Amino acid sequence: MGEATIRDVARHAKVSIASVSRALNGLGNVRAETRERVIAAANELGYVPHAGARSLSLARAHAIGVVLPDLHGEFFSEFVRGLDREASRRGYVMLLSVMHDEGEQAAMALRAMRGRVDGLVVMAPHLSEAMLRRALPTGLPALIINGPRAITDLATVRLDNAAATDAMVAHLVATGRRRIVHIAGPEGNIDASERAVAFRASIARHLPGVEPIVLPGDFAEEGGEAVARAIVGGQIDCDAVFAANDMMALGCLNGLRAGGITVPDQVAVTGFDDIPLARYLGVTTMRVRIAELGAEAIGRVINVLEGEGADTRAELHQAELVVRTTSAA
Amino acid sequence: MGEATIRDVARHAKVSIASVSRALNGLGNVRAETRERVIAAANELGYVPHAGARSLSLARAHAIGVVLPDLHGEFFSEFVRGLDREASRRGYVMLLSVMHDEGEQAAMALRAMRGRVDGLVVMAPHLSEAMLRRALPTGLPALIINGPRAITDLATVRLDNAAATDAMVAHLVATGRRRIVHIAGPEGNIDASERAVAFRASIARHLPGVEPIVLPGDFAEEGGEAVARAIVGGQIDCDAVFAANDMMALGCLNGLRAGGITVPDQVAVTGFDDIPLARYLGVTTMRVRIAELGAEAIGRVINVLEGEGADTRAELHQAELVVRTTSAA
DNA sequence: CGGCAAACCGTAACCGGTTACATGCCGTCT
DNA sequence: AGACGGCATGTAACCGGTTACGGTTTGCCG
Repeated sequence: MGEATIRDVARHAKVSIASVSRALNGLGNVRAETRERVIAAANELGYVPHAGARSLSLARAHAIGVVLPDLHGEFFSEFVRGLDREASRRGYVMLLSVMHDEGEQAAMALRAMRGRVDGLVVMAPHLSEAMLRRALPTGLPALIINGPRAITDLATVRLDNAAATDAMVAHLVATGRRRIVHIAGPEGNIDASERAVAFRASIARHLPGVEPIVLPGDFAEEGGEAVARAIVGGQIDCDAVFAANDMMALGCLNGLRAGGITVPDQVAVTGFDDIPLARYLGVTTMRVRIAELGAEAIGRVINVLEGEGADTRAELHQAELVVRTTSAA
Repeated sequence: MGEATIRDVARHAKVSIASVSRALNGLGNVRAETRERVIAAANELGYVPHAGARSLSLARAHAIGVVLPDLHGEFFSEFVRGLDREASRRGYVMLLSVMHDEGEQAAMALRAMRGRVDGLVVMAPHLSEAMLRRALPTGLPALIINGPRAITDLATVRLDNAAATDAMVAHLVATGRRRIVHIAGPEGNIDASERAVAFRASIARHLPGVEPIVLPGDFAEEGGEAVARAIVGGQIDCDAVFAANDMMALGCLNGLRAGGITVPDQVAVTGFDDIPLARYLGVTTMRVRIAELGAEAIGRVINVLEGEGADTRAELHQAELVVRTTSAA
């Protein structure tokens, strides 16, 4: 039952294992007739080379490890789709691991990949730099997505949160909004904090003299609802809410409408990410081309493996403003 | 740079590689002092065993291969989450591959896994039995999700489409609907065809004498919209639409409302899957506990690996009716 | 103190491939 | 005819672990 090995094929074709290897890998120095005998034998036995053994002797696994945080929904699936597409296009296989919680488990996940993969793509919006460094196996090319800013010696892709945030604020200001509230994401999340910082800067730029208002949030519906309640209750006076992600924007939108506030007439509501729900409910948001981001990330790691030399580029991925009904002029 | 090996640790601790292996793997016969020296050396060198080499000598990779069709959205991400959760809980790692198109590429994907994984989970709602058999490596335990019915010699999990469809039809009939239209999924998709067949049977059972109406669809929004146009245009007369998945139900819902038809008063709309959008928009649907399904699938494969003996059980996964506003009485 | 068993540890074979090097065979040139 | 070059092929070392087996040490007993 235990799958044919190269020795079985060699015996079957009456040649040495070296010739089998040469014949099947297309090395030149094999007589045509021998090659055919080998291939025939391999087919007959249904021989498939043992990838593990192969990677051991070649020191190449042709696999990329991918470590992701506990993402949800379309965001996750689009990203994985992009990764897989590029990986399989280039003949690699993908080892996927989700960090369910933080810290030690992330290190475990990365350690489990040593000797299985040739490179890593790590998305770690909530890991500190020290943690990341400790967990990353040395010697494997790695690319960090949305990781700590301080990393400049590794390949990185980061969302251009500053530009995206600025585009959104500019849009809101251009459509006449003046009292804009930002709902931030959870503490410790890099995207969330970058967006909050950028928000303050954008307000200062576009509405000089206006004091920016940033409220705490959690990236979940409930965070948006809480803000909506405060607006409905009159504790907050504003004409636009810019949530740090779409889920909070949706929660807020629901809460406002339930409280009798018209959107976008009285208050505009915008989000970030462009999840399908946002499109569905007409929420203005920043679109992140997530599949592309994944494909490119894994592509860069493979480039390094295939001899392009080290990659320490820090790329900024641009998001795109998508104006919908929740912010019509 | 090339990562410390067991020989480096041995040299460092001044013992043989055998002792290193024994010490690190917790085999009994190692003096406490030796063990400590080894562990200290390993820590100092940052030694992590090479999983590839390990799997070669143990004939165990501690990895499970997962091959999925081109799923989208929450369905995909929930499923993968379930798989990953169970895999990592039991100390396995997950090799993920998406079959972008059909046929030969599926075989490739599966072949690429030989020698890397100990077992397989394959979801193949559109592969024929012959194709599947040809592609599956012999000798690896495999579990098929929503595969061809004819397979009885392998472990399988299948959605109980018949029961689910019947539950939905029963619900619609119980709430007074009599002229129910079914929008089917793409041809060749097993779930789609099972649902269509079950729909006819359920209509025959619950509304004897009524001719069931089944329209072609594509599992995408557009398919639902097309049906909505036909209803708005008067070509189809019905008081309920039961789409074979949620995306089509949503498309239909939008189309109907845009066309001035009230839901659920004039026409009820229901779907299948319970994607988050469905919850959001209040669409009645059949909930599939997809993460659980994934976790269980991979769990069963691991059970076989850990010595439970062959598994040829055919399990039927039950879906659950979730009544929301698009089918209120 | 001698003898013996048990505990500990090292040597080497093995997992399934790749590949450097050695070997053997052929034809060609002088 | 003999030397030599080139090509096809086989032998064996190696990748980095695990583990059977045998040798050495240790401890305990009489």
